[in-house]
Amino acid sequence: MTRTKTFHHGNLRRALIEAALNLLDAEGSAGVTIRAVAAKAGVSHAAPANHFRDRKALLTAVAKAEFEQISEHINSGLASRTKDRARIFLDTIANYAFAHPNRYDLLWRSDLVDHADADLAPLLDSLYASLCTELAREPNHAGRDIDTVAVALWSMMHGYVALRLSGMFEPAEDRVTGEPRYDALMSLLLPAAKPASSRMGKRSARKP
Amino acid sequence: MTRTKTFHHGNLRRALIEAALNLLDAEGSAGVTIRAVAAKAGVSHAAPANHFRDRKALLTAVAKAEFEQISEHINSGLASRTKDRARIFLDTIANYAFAHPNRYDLLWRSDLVDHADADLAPLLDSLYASLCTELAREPNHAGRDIDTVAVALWSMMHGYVALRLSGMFEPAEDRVTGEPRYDALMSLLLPAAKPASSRMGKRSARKP
DNA sequence: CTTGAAAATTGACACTGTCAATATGGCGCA
DNA sequence: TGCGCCATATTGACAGTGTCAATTTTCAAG
Repeated sequence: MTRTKTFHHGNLRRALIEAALNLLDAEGSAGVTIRAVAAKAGVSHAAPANHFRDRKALLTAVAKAEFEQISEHINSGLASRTKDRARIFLDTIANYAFAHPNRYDLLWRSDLVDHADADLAPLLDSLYASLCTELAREPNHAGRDIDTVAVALWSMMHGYVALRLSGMFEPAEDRVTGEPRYDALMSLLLPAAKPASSRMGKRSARKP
Repeated sequence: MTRTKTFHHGNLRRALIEAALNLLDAEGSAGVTIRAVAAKAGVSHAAPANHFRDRKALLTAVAKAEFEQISEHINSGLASRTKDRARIFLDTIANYAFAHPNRYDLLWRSDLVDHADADLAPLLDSLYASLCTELAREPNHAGRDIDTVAVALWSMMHGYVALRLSGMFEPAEDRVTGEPRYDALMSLLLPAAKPASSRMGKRSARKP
């Protein structure tokens, strides 16, 4: 507590992040103005400047908090499960995206979030490494680069979610299997990642 | 010409779209302000209001022009080719994205572009239908829904491009095959789309 | 207590999108 | 030819934005 807690407002930083998150859910990222956030936290319009260099820094902090939340969801979902762990990893993110579209949209808005931020970047690296770890544990990845499989899975999940949220692709299901489209996509790609026998690799696609 | 051409400026509408495109390339979508576009076109700050209801309408027109451009690139790339036509379709969009990142970013920014616009939506439908047509022409899609394959391919392409442009995933290549990551992703998914024998379907995933 | 620095406020600035009121120009019609 | 009309463009204004400088408030260490 040498730095946080106590003082005029009593940890305004966290209050600002929470206010920003509420505005984000209610009005989208465009509604998260510094002045609106400050008002919601009950301080003057210039108060946030003491805790965040500019609007991008504030939104980057929000994104960091959300990526941490996602990580926790993944870890708790993964606990005690031993099968299809990579699939659970991806499903957790996709479910989060459809449950909180405004938040997910912010996470990848590179004009609003600094993905190279010293606090945020390690979280992204860690998430990616986590997916690779799960993939490496699974059996048959015959002659497949783990990174390639990880990037393929994450790309397809993100692409489908992003295009859905943009209005492309209506919610639909596979006409032959009848399962939700998202599941059909995973059923299509996951078997391709492990064709026959076994042999594995390490990871290093992100920031190599 | 009953409406366009002639008058004070001589088709200001097109000039504004071109000015917006220049600003988009140079400064990103945030730099495309109505006032900057107007200045670049040599008119006053309120002149664009006669041609576009608001900023979103202007940017939607820019997006429409770009989707038309992409369509042309696809059609000219497809002309006279008979093999891997779906692959060419996807590659054309991916190449466009990496060549013009600011433009590609705009295309899917649903806060800046109205994807349900009466002029734009048919273009998106047409593009999607075009991919489905190419897939339907290809041989073995054993027991696979064409829509599911189309959505899978487009999702993976878009997801990879979007995440690359956001800073996730550095450019890299498959460690076992040595090919560029994008090609490795396609090599992974394309064979999965056509496992063994044949049988086909129709299309209807977008706006069903 | 005093004092000094962190935190918060106030006020200002340039910039944005958009609206209302006004001016301008070209075309149809007499 | 000249008149008038309406689409087009301009000017001016407004509220709202992020950010900066100057000032005041508050806490805690000395």
